[in-house]
Amino acid sequence: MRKKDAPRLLASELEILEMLWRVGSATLVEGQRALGGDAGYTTVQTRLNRMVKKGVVKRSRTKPAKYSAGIQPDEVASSDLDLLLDKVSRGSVLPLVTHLVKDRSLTCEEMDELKKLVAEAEKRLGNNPTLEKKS
Amino acid sequence: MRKKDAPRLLASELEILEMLWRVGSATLVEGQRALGGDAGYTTVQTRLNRMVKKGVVKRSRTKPAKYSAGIQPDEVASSDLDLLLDKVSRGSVLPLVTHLVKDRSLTCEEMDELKKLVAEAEKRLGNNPTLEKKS
DNA sequence: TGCTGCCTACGACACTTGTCGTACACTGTC
DNA sequence: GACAGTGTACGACAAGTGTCGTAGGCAGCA
Repeated sequence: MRKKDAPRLLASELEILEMLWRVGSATLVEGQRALGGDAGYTTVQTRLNRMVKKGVVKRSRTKPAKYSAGIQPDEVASSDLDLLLDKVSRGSVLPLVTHLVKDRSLTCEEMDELKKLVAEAEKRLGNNPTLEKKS
Repeated sequence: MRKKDAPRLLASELEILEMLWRVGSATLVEGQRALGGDAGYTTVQTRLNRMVKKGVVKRSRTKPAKYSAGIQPDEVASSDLDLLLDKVSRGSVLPLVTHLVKDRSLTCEEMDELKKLVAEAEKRLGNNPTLEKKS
Protein backbone atom coordinates (compact mmCIF):
# COMPACT_ATOMS: atom_id res chain seq x y z
CA MET A 1 0.00 0.00 0.00
CA ARG A 2 2.88 2.28 0.75
CA LYS A 3 4.22 4.26 -2.14
CA LYS A 4 7.79 3.13 -2.73
CA ASP A 5 8.65 6.58 -4.03
CA ALA A 6 10.94 7.78 -1.33
CA PRO A 7 13.17 4.93 -0.30
CA ARG A 8 14.92 6.69 2.54
CA LEU A 9 16.44 9.69 0.85
CA LEU A 10 20.01 10.53 1.69
CA ALA A 11 20.72 13.52 3.85
CA SER A 12 22.19 15.32 0.87
CA GLU A 13 19.07 14.67 -1.16
CA LEU A 14 16.97 16.00 1.67
CA GLU A 15 19.08 19.12 1.61
CA ILE A 16 18.30 19.66 -2.06
CA LEU A 17 14.61 18.95 -1.58
CA GLU A 18 14.44 21.24 1.40
CA MET A 19 15.81 24.01 -0.75
CA LEU A 20 13.31 23.32 -3.52
CA TRP A 21 10.38 23.19 -1.12
CA ARG A 22 11.56 26.47 0.34
CA VAL A 23 11.92 28.39 -2.88
CA GLY A 24 9.29 26.58 -4.91
CA SER A 25 11.32 26.20 -8.06
CA ALA A 26 14.73 27.37 -9.07
CA THR A 27 17.14 27.51 -11.96
CA LEU A 28 20.58 26.14 -11.44
CA VAL A 29 22.03 29.49 -10.47
CA GLU A 30 19.23 30.20 -8.04
CA GLY A 31 19.43 26.73 -6.63
CA GLN A 32 23.13 26.84 -6.12
CA ARG A 33 22.80 30.17 -4.40
CA ALA A 34 19.89 28.96 -2.27
CA LEU A 35 22.03 26.06 -1.14
CA GLY A 36 24.50 28.49 0.27
CA GLY A 37 26.94 28.45 -2.58
CA ASP A 38 29.06 25.83 -0.85
CA ALA A 39 28.89 23.36 -3.68
CA GLY A 40 30.11 24.28 -7.12
CA TYR A 41 27.77 25.11 -9.93
CA THR A 42 28.22 21.87 -11.82
CA THR A 43 28.07 19.91 -8.60
CA VAL A 44 24.60 21.21 -7.96
CA GLN A 45 23.78 20.57 -11.58
CA THR A 46 24.84 16.93 -11.38
CA ARG A 47 23.05 16.34 -8.12
CA LEU A 48 19.86 17.89 -9.39
CA ASN A 49 19.97 15.98 -12.65
CA ARG A 50 20.59 12.68 -10.91
CA MET A 51 17.63 13.36 -8.68
CA VAL A 52 15.57 14.17 -11.77
CA LYS A 53 16.51 10.79 -13.15
CA LYS A 54 15.34 9.24 -9.91
CA GLY A 55 12.07 11.07 -10.14
CA VAL A 56 12.30 13.00 -6.89
CA VAL A 57 12.94 16.28 -8.67
CA LYS A 58 11.19 17.67 -11.73
CA ARG A 59 12.64 20.02 -14.29
CA SER A 60 10.88 22.27 -16.72
CA ARG A 61 11.52 22.39 -20.45
CA THR A 62 12.03 26.15 -20.38
CA LYS A 63 15.36 27.53 -21.37
CA PRO A 64 16.90 28.29 -18.12
CA ALA A 65 15.47 25.04 -16.79
CA LYS A 66 13.50 25.33 -13.60
CA TYR A 67 13.88 22.58 -11.04
CA SER A 68 11.17 21.78 -8.56
CA ALA A 69 10.51 19.09 -6.02
CA GLY A 70 8.90 15.97 -7.38
CA ILE A 71 7.71 14.75 -4.02
CA GLN A 72 6.08 16.57 -1.19
CA PRO A 73 7.42 16.98 2.31
CA ASP A 74 4.65 14.92 3.79
CA GLU A 75 5.46 12.01 1.50
CA VAL A 76 9.03 12.07 2.64
CA ALA A 77 8.00 12.44 6.24
CA SER A 78 5.55 9.60 5.90
CA SER A 79 7.89 7.03 4.46
CA ASP A 80 10.66 8.08 6.75
CA LEU A 81 8.53 7.98 9.84
CA ASP A 82 7.17 4.62 8.85
CA LEU A 83 10.68 3.32 8.50
CA LEU A 84 11.66 4.71 11.86
CA LEU A 85 8.55 3.24 13.35
CA ASP A 86 9.30 -0.13 11.87
CA LYS A 87 13.02 -0.37 12.50
CA VAL A 88 13.72 1.81 15.46
CA SER A 89 10.74 1.88 17.75
CA ARG A 90 9.35 -1.52 16.84
CA GLY A 91 6.02 -0.18 15.70
CA SER A 92 5.35 1.90 18.72
CA VAL A 93 4.59 5.53 18.05
CA LEU A 94 4.98 6.69 21.61
CA PRO A 95 8.77 7.02 21.73
CA LEU A 96 8.74 9.05 18.56
CA VAL A 97 5.92 11.31 19.59
CA THR A 98 7.57 11.73 22.94
CA HIS A 99 10.77 12.91 21.40
CA LEU A 100 8.88 15.30 19.17
CA VAL A 101 6.81 16.84 21.90
CA LYS A 102 9.17 16.74 24.86
CA ASP A 103 11.70 19.43 25.45
CA ARG A 104 10.11 21.60 22.84
CA SER A 105 7.95 24.62 23.35
CA LEU A 106 4.83 24.57 21.30
CA THR A 107 2.69 27.51 20.43
CA CYS A 108 -0.88 27.74 21.63
CA GLU A 109 -2.12 26.88 18.17
CA GLU A 110 0.04 23.81 17.99
CA MET A 111 -1.13 22.77 21.40
CA ASP A 112 -4.72 23.08 20.29
CA GLU A 113 -4.04 21.02 17.20
CA LEU A 114 -2.28 18.45 19.28
CA LYS A 115 -5.21 18.12 21.62
CA LYS A 116 -7.55 17.85 18.70
CA LEU A 117 -5.42 15.05 17.28
CA VAL A 118 -5.46 13.16 20.51
CA ALA A 119 -9.18 13.62 20.86
CA GLU A 120 -9.73 12.24 17.38
CA ALA A 121 -7.50 9.29 18.05
CA GLU A 122 -9.37 8.62 21.23
CA LYS A 123 -12.68 8.72 19.44
CA ARG A 124 -11.36 6.31 16.88
CA LEU A 125 -10.23 4.04 19.62
CA GLY A 126 -13.71 4.09 21.03
CA ASN A 127 -15.16 3.19 17.66
CA ASN A 128 -12.83 0.27 17.14
CA PRO A 129 -12.80 -1.40 20.50
CA THR A 130 -11.44 -4.64 19.07
CA LEU A 131 -8.28 -3.14 17.72
CA GLU A 132 -6.91 -2.18 21.06
CA LYS A 133 -6.57 -5.65 22.37
CA LYS A 134 -3.48 -6.43 20.39
CA SER A 135 -1.23 -5.83 23.41
CA MET B 1 24.83 19.77 21.90
CA ARG B 2 23.58 17.09 19.61
CA LYS B 3 25.74 14.05 19.35
CA LYS B 4 26.91 13.73 15.78
CA ASP B 5 26.98 9.96 16.15
CA ALA B 6 24.19 9.01 13.82
CA PRO B 7 24.46 11.12 10.70
CA ARG B 8 21.37 9.83 8.98
CA LEU B 9 22.00 6.12 8.81
CA LEU B 10 21.22 4.35 5.60
CA ALA B 11 18.24 2.07 5.44
CA SER B 12 20.56 -0.92 5.23
CA GLU B 13 22.40 0.18 8.32
CA LEU B 14 19.12 0.57 10.12
CA GLU B 15 18.33 -2.97 9.14
CA ILE B 16 21.50 -4.24 10.78
CA LEU B 17 20.95 -2.14 13.88
CA GLU B 18 17.37 -3.26 14.15
CA MET B 19 18.57 -6.84 14.17
CA LEU B 20 21.18 -6.13 16.84
CA TRP B 21 18.70 -4.27 19.03
CA ARG B 22 16.34 -7.19 18.66
CA VAL B 23 18.77 -9.95 19.58
CA GLY B 24 21.03 -7.95 21.86
CA SER B 25 24.28 -9.26 20.51
CA ALA B 26 25.17 -11.82 17.91
CA THR B 27 28.05 -13.62 16.31
CA LEU B 28 28.36 -13.50 12.59
CA VAL B 29 26.45 -16.73 12.12
CA GLU B 30 23.67 -15.66 14.44
CA GLY B 31 23.54 -12.24 12.87
CA GLN B 32 23.35 -13.54 9.37
CA ARG B 33 20.57 -15.90 10.38
CA ALA B 34 18.72 -13.15 12.26
CA LEU B 35 18.83 -11.02 9.12
CA GLY B 36 16.91 -13.68 7.32
CA GLY B 37 19.81 -15.35 5.60
CA ASP B 38 19.26 -13.27 2.49
CA ALA B 39 22.73 -11.82 2.43
CA GLY B 40 25.76 -14.05 2.29
CA TYR B 41 27.91 -14.74 5.29
CA THR B 42 30.81 -12.56 4.24
CA THR B 43 28.44 -9.85 3.12
CA VAL B 44 27.09 -9.57 6.63
CA GLN B 45 30.64 -9.73 7.90
CA THR B 46 31.73 -6.83 5.73
CA ARG B 47 28.72 -4.73 6.56
CA LEU B 48 29.10 -5.31 10.27
CA ASN B 49 32.80 -4.58 10.21
CA ARG B 50 32.32 -1.40 8.25
CA MET B 51 29.76 -0.30 10.79
CA VAL B 52 32.20 -1.15 13.57
CA LYS B 53 34.72 1.12 11.92
CA LYS B 54 32.10 3.84 11.86
CA GLY B 55 31.40 3.34 15.54
CA VAL B 56 27.74 2.48 15.26
CA VAL B 57 28.35 -1.20 16.04
CA LYS B 58 30.58 -2.66 18.72
CA ARG B 59 32.35 -5.98 18.63
CA SER B 60 33.72 -8.03 21.46
CA ARG B 61 37.22 -9.40 21.65
CA THR B 62 35.97 -12.92 22.34
CA LYS B 63 36.78 -15.63 19.88
CA PRO B 64 33.58 -15.94 18.03
CA ALA B 65 33.29 -12.16 18.05
CA LYS B 66 30.01 -10.82 19.34
CA TYR B 67 28.56 -7.80 17.61
CA SER B 68 26.25 -5.41 19.39
CA ALA B 69 24.69 -2.05 18.64
CA GLY B 70 26.87 0.92 19.46
CA ILE B 71 24.02 3.36 19.49
CA GLN B 72 20.59 3.12 20.98
CA PRO B 73 17.29 3.30 19.16
CA ASP B 74 16.35 6.55 20.83
CA GLU B 75 19.57 8.18 19.66
CA VAL B 76 18.83 7.19 16.11
CA ALA B 77 15.24 8.29 16.41
CA SER B 78 16.29 11.58 17.93
CA SER B 79 18.79 12.58 15.31
CA ASP B 80 16.57 11.36 12.55
CA LEU B 81 13.51 13.12 13.82
CA ASP B 82 15.47 16.28 14.31
CA LEU B 83 16.64 16.08 10.75
CA LEU B 84 13.11 15.52 9.50
CA LEU B 85 11.92 18.35 11.64
CA ASP B 86 14.58 20.63 10.28
CA LYS B 87 14.48 19.73 6.61
CA VAL B 88 11.02 18.43 5.96
CA SER B 89 8.56 20.11 8.24
CA ARG B 90 10.47 23.35 8.75
CA GLY B 91 10.70 22.98 12.49
CA SER B 92 7.06 22.28 13.05
CA VAL B 93 6.31 19.11 14.96
CA LEU B 94 2.64 19.02 14.13
CA PRO B 95 2.83 17.42 10.69
CA LEU B 96 5.05 14.69 12.01
CA VAL B 97 2.98 13.98 15.06
CA THR B 98 -0.10 14.02 12.92
CA HIS B 99 1.26 11.38 10.64
CA LEU B 100 2.29 9.28 13.59
CA VAL B 101 -1.02 9.45 15.34
CA LYS B 102 -3.46 9.60 12.48
CA ASP B 103 -4.66 6.46 10.75
CA ARG B 104 -3.18 4.34 13.45
CA SER B 105 -4.93 2.59 16.24
CA LEU B 106 -3.36 3.13 19.58
CA THR B 107 -3.84 1.02 22.63
CA CYS B 108 -5.44 2.42 25.73
CA GLU B 109 -2.06 2.60 27.43
CA GLU B 110 -0.57 4.51 24.55
CA MET B 111 -3.52 6.85 24.57
CA ASP B 112 -2.99 7.53 28.25
CA GLU B 113 0.67 8.21 27.70
CA LEU B 114 -0.16 10.49 24.85
CA LYS B 115 -2.54 12.50 26.95
CA LYS B 116 0.02 12.69 29.69
CA LEU B 117 2.55 14.01 27.22
CA VAL B 118 0.20 16.66 25.98
CA ALA B 119 -0.69 17.67 29.51
CA GLU B 120 2.98 18.07 30.36
CA ALA B 121 3.61 20.10 27.27
CA GLU B 122 0.69 22.30 28.12
CA LYS B 123 1.97 22.85 31.62
CA ARG B 124 5.33 23.80 30.22
CA LEU B 125 3.64 26.20 27.90
CA GLY B 126 1.92 27.77 30.81
CA ASN B 127 5.22 28.22 32.59
CA ASN B 128 6.83 29.90 29.63
CA PRO B 129 4.17 32.28 28.46
CA THR B 130 6.63 34.37 26.47
CA LEU B 131 7.61 31.57 24.14
CA GLU B 132 4.24 31.20 22.59
CA LYS B 133 4.09 34.64 21.10
CA LYS B 134 6.38 33.86 18.21
CA SER B 135 3.52 33.43 15.75
C1' DT C 1 30.46 37.03 -39.28
C1' DG C 2 32.78 36.50 -35.17
C1' DC C 3 33.04 37.15 -30.10
C1' DT C 4 31.27 36.99 -25.33
C1' DG C 5 28.32 35.05 -21.87
C1' DC C 6 25.07 32.04 -20.18
C1' DC C 7 23.23 27.27 -20.07
C1' DT C 8 23.63 22.46 -20.60
C1' DA C 9 25.61 17.85 -21.47
C1' DC C 10 29.07 14.71 -20.56
C1' DG C 11 33.05 12.65 -18.75
C1' DA C 12 36.20 11.93 -14.94
C1' DC C 13 37.84 10.62 -10.40
C1' DA C 14 37.64 9.46 -5.59
C1' DC C 15 34.92 7.43 -2.01
C1' DT C 16 31.11 4.58 -0.16
C1' DT C 17 28.13 0.57 -0.14
C1' DG C 18 26.44 -4.19 -1.33
C1' DT C 19 28.01 -8.39 -2.60
C1' DC C 20 31.19 -12.05 -2.57
C1' DG C 21 35.41 -15.23 -3.10
C1' DT C 22 39.62 -16.61 -1.28
C1' DA C 23 43.26 -17.03 1.75
C1' DC C 24 45.02 -17.17 6.43
C1' DA C 25 44.76 -18.57 11.59
C1' DC C 26 43.49 -21.37 15.35
C1' DT C 27 41.63 -25.58 17.59
C1' DG C 28 40.73 -30.27 18.09
C1' DT C 29 41.31 -35.01 16.52
C1' DC C 30 43.58 -38.96 14.39
C1' DG D 1 52.61 -33.67 12.57
C1' DA D 2 48.68 -33.65 9.14
C1' DC D 3 43.86 -32.63 8.39
C1' DA D 4 39.12 -30.81 8.89
C1' DG D 5 36.16 -27.20 10.72
C1' DT D 6 35.31 -22.81 12.23
C1' DG D 7 36.30 -17.99 12.40
C1' DT D 8 38.57 -13.84 10.48
C1' DA D 9 40.94 -10.73 7.25
C1' DC D 10 41.44 -8.96 2.86
C1' DG D 11 40.79 -8.04 -1.87
C1' DA D 12 37.70 -7.42 -5.75
C1' DC D 13 34.00 -5.55 -8.49
C1' DA D 14 29.75 -3.11 -9.69
C1' DA D 15 26.64 0.58 -8.59
C1' DG D 16 25.81 4.94 -6.48
C1' DT D 17 27.32 9.58 -4.78
C1' DG D 18 30.04 14.07 -4.30
C1' DT D 19 32.85 16.89 -6.65
C1' DC D 20 34.33 19.16 -10.70
C1' DG D 21 36.35 20.44 -15.50
C1' DT D 22 35.53 20.91 -20.16
C1' DA D 23 33.25 21.13 -24.35
C1' DG D 24 29.23 22.25 -27.10
C1' DG D 25 24.90 25.20 -28.15
C1' DC D 26 22.50 29.49 -28.51
C1' DA D 27 21.38 34.61 -27.97
C1' DG D 28 22.90 39.30 -28.28
C1' DC D 29 26.08 42.65 -29.95
C1' DA D 30 30.14 44.87 -32.58
